[in-house]
Amino acid sequence: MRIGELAERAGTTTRALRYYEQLGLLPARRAGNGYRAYDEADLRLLREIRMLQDVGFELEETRPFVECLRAGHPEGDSCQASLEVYERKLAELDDCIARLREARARVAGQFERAVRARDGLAASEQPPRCELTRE
Amino acid sequence: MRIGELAERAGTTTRALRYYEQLGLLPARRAGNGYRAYDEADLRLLREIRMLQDVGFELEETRPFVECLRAGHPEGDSCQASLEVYERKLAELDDCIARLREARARVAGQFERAVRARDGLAASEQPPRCELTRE
DNA sequence: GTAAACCTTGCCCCCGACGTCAACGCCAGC
DNA sequence: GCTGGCGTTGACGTCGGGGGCAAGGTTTAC
Repeated sequence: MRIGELAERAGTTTRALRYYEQLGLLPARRAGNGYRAYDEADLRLLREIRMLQDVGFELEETRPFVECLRAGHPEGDSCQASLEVYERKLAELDDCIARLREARARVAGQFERAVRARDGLAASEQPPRCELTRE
Repeated sequence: MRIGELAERAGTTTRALRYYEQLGLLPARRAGNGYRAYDEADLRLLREIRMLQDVGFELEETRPFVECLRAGHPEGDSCQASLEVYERKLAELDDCIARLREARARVAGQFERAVRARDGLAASEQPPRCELTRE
């Protein structure tokens, strides 16, 4: 299988595959004419990469999964290193979500305060944000 | 006030201030020697920028707020354009949070499945210790 | 036989918000 | 007058994940 077919079957581009090879993430054998040659195992590796990327993994974070598969394990996450990446990712996601929710609360508070200031100019000037910051 | 003092008082860097000026976001008057000259009003504008950035606004999104203040309004969000940015940002944050939560759920699912597979595999390789009552 | 479709390497480009020099000007203190 | 610490502009680097193009070689289809 050549690069174009692999790219199409995995739903990505040839440019991406060359990039992965450049990172050493998905090296390719070469045919006599210099063309990259892939097999079904490579397709499996590539699908693992794409699946993880879809969930928000960086390419480097997919490396343990790919190496785990390449080592002959049935799943990319059959190895301890992969599980550790899962754990780190979960913590990272939790942290990110928490920060976004806090930002959301702050923006919502500012927004409502601003709307109130616009609507009731003559009313009070103190910002009553006691209940606004709560969900 | 010169650039170093302003940067320090706003908790940012001179490089950032030159960048903001380059964007036309925070233009500076010039002293006779070519040095940038700022006043307290600029500090106010800069603080608005920094505050919004802290909540996740891009620099371009802070522009309506800065212009609102520069137009003489008491707050950066006293103008309709700023309120619209608030609304867009809230929607954007909600969307982002939702996507992250879904990603989190997917990763958690994969993780737990992988852990179960690992434990199950270990159990199948060795006689299962189902008799928890004995130890 | 030749055109289309594929492949190769190599290079620059993008985004955002600056960081990091380099090479120079200006000014205060001693 | 000299040192150190400010300031100036300009240019290039960073990070991730590739996109896009050029100039060539290869294969495939008609």
